[in-house]
Order: sequence, then C-alpha cells, then structure tokens
Amino acid sequence: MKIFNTMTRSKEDFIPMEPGKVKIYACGPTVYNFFHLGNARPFITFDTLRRYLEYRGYKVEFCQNFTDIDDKMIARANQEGITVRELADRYIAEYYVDADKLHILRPTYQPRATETIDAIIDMICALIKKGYAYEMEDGVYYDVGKFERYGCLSHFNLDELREGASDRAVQSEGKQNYVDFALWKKKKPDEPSWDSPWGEGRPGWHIECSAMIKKYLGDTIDIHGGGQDLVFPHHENEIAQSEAANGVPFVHYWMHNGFINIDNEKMSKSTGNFFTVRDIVKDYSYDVIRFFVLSGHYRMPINFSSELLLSAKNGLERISNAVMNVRFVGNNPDRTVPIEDSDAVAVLHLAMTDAKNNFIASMDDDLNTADAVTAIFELVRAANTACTQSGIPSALLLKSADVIVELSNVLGIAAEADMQKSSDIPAEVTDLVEKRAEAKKARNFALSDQIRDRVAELGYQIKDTAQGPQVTKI
RNA sequence: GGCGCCAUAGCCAAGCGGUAAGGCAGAGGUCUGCAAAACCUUUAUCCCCAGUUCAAUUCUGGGUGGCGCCUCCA
Repeated sequence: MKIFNTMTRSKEDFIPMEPGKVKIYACGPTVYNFFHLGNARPFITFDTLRRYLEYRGYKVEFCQNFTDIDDKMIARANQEGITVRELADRYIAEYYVDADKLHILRPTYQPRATETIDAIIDMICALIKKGYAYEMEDGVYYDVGKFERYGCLSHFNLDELREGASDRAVQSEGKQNYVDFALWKKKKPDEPSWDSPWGEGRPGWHIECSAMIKKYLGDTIDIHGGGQDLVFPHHENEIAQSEAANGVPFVHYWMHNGFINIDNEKMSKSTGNFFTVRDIVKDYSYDVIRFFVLSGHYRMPINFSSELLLSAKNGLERISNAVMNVRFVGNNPDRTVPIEDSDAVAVLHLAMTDAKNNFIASMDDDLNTADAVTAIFELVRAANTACTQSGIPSALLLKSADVIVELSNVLGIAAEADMQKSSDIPAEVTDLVEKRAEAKKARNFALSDQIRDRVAELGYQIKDTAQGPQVTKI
C-alpha cells in the first residue's frame, strides 16, 4: 500500500514497524457540541483506513481521543450552567449516537484528556527535565527554539512564522519564542483543575495527544491522522513534544484529510457555516453521508450541498438495489429451464475478480475510495446484467451480491441496510400480495393497483419481476 | 509576506506521456397492463499561453481563477 505522507509530501510504500500490525492515532473531537460534517470527515476517513487495513489482514490498534477540557468546553459549560464534566458526558454520548450510525468502529482506545492527566504530567516533567520546557507565571511552556526540527511537518520556519503573524497576534510577555505553546495552564478562577508540580491547573491541548499516544500506543506509531488544519500547529507541536520527551521518532506516516466546503469555503465552527451530522440526517441517511464523504479522495476538498447529497443518495440506492435484486433473483430461480451459458458465467466470474482486484488496487493507492467505489459500481452493473440472463447458477449470482456487500463493508457502507428476510414481512402484507397476484392473473388491474396502494400504506413496496412479485419495506 | 492545494462533461469525480473510469441528472430505446428496478444507446477540443517530447489533459515555466494553513478549528 502507498500512503501520501505529509512529512515528505510524497506517496510512500507503507511498511509497518511490526509486520502484520499497525498502530494508528487520529485526533478526535472536542466534545462541546454535536459534530459537524467537517468533523465527520476524518472520523470516516480514518475508520475506513482502519477497516481496509483489517480487511488486508493487519491487526490494527486504533486510538482516538476525546478532548474534554479546553477553553471552549469551559465557555460552553458556563453558558449552559453545567459542569465541564457534565457537558463532556453529554456530548460524548451524542458522539457515539452519530458515530455508531455512521458505522465508525469503536476505536481500540478512546481516552479522555481528563483521564490522562497523570501521563500528561509525566511528559511535561520529562520535557522540563530535558530543558525543552520552562515555567512561567501562568503556566508551563514548550521552548520551540530548543527543538531543532521544529517545522519539519508543516515546512514552516520560525522566522517566517513570526513575520507573517506579526500583524495579528501579540507576543506573550516572557515567552521565549512567539510560537511557544502552553503545556500546562495554571488555574484561573472557576475553572476545573488538577494537581500538578506547578500547582493547580489543566493541560494544554497539544500535550494531550502526545501523552495519550505514548500511554496507549507507545513512543513510536505507524500512522497519525487528522484534518489538514491540524498540521500546524497541533501536529507540529506533537512532534516537538514527543520526540523531545521520548528521544525516538514519533510517527512514520502523517495523513491529513481535506476540508468539507460550503460554497467553496471551509466548513467551520468558528465562522458558523456548518451543518451538523445530526441536522443532515433529518433529510439523508447516515449511510448517504458516509458514502458522500467517501465519493472523493480524502485529500481533496469536498463541496457540500443538498444536490450532491441527493446524488450520493441515488448512487447508494443503485448499489443496495443491486444487492436486493440479485439476491431476490438468486433465491427465486427462473422457472424456465436453465440453459448453460458459459460465456455469461465467465463474464460474471471475471467481473467479480476484477471488482476485488480493482478495489484493492485503488485502496492501496493512498486510500483512493473514489476509485474503489467505481470498482463496486462495475460489479453492480455486471450483477444486474446477470440477473437478466438465464443459465447463471443461483449460487454464483448470490456470490456476486456477497462480493458487493463485502467490498461495501470495507468502506463501512451497508449495501444491504434495508434488506429484510421474507419472514419479516407481516402476514397481512403477504396475503395482500397474493390477492394482488390473483387479481393480476384475472387481469383485474384496477383491483391489483388498489391492493398495491394498500400495501404501500402499510409501508411495503411491490415490484413485479420475472421471478414474481418482490416485496420490500419502504 | 511565508508555505501549500486545486482547475477534467449540466453536476460530482478518478486517472494518465500515446487523444479520457465511474456515479448523478438529461435524452432515446428495451422490458412491463401500469409502476418501480434493470439493461442498451447517447453527452468532454481535460482553464489559458509557451516549452520539452515522435506523442501532453498528464512533465516544465509563466499566466488566470478558486481555496487552505501561518489564530481555536477536522
């Protein structure tokens, strides 16, 4: 597999530290609100990476954090008149509501910042001891000037940063460098705090990820992911912290996803132009959202609009229709005498192996989900075509549906989400379907249409096929 | 000012040194009592100008347009 590494700005062959095992860390949400589509993109992207690596047989350790203490958390909690802890508990629960429905697998580890305080303090101590951090009146800061490689990820250098930023930020008094950042913030009135060698306080944002990675995955990991806006300063700072404290390389491959835009501009909380997943789901399913996100390459920006969501919805339906129809035909073999059509059989066989091979080749190429989806669509057409042909063994037909489902699952897309077993259909509906068949046979179409409307009222749809009526839940 | 990214049909979106996958939407057709689904057919001088090359949408340089990071941000 090839992965585009932000550090080197090139695609590299992925070689895990330990054969067959992969350690991944992805930055998670700050839990002060429902997450929006832009937040969802990395969750979906790196979950897909994880699913794919597992599909290829890797044992994956996946860690994603919850930032449950920071300025925004405190502000929001005050605003709502609840504790930061209560706020965090609420939105972590809400996170799982959305994440589970988006088929984001539960990470191997999903620690909270506030439950990692010990590890954070240990790391800050190590940094002070090694001379990378200094204490001031309001907190402990990282001395960026001491870390030679600072800027290696973002390709910024300190002088340029200062120059560009000079007009919009002020140099904090006493800081060694403009970009020095807080490792520990000393307590202000009415803020949650923890004991530390520097008195009561709370951790800075950047140190949280470094400490969690060390605690749960170790000093060096294979892959670290996040949104492109985290490259600087967050990930740059993580490198500075972890490599200074641990004395070994931190991350082998850095992956960063592009933004989701609205009218070509970044969706973001601070500017207020965003749609929460919870909102979108009023009109489109979670699967549609996931499919929409995966329909482009993860490093490219995606524009958000209801038109595009509708397009994704229709495309996804094409896949689920195919699975449904192929299974229906496979389970209800044509009454006509099967004619052996070795060409058709060979074509379907080939389509199945092609789909798998192309899917894997696409995903191997820096997680090209857009192309991977194409591989699925190509099998969808082949399977649909096979349904119209006679002489294809049912088992093979059903197998082609299985492959569609298998590949969709790797993307976390439920291609058979709305599939139901015939036993799930109420007897009332089954009876009506039979009555309608009789009416049709008697060419009493007025009655048959009436019955179909009635069935629709009960929430089921009838499709007439060569194999008889197909009933599905609407 | 520094560092980057993007520009492919009505919309979305891959790809690639040898004249362009796929999806959505549209049009026509097949099937069907109708409907739905499906199948077939159909839609691109790959932003502009130079250069390299036998050959460029694909590489290089220069434009033009759009976006991002440098401040919390996925």
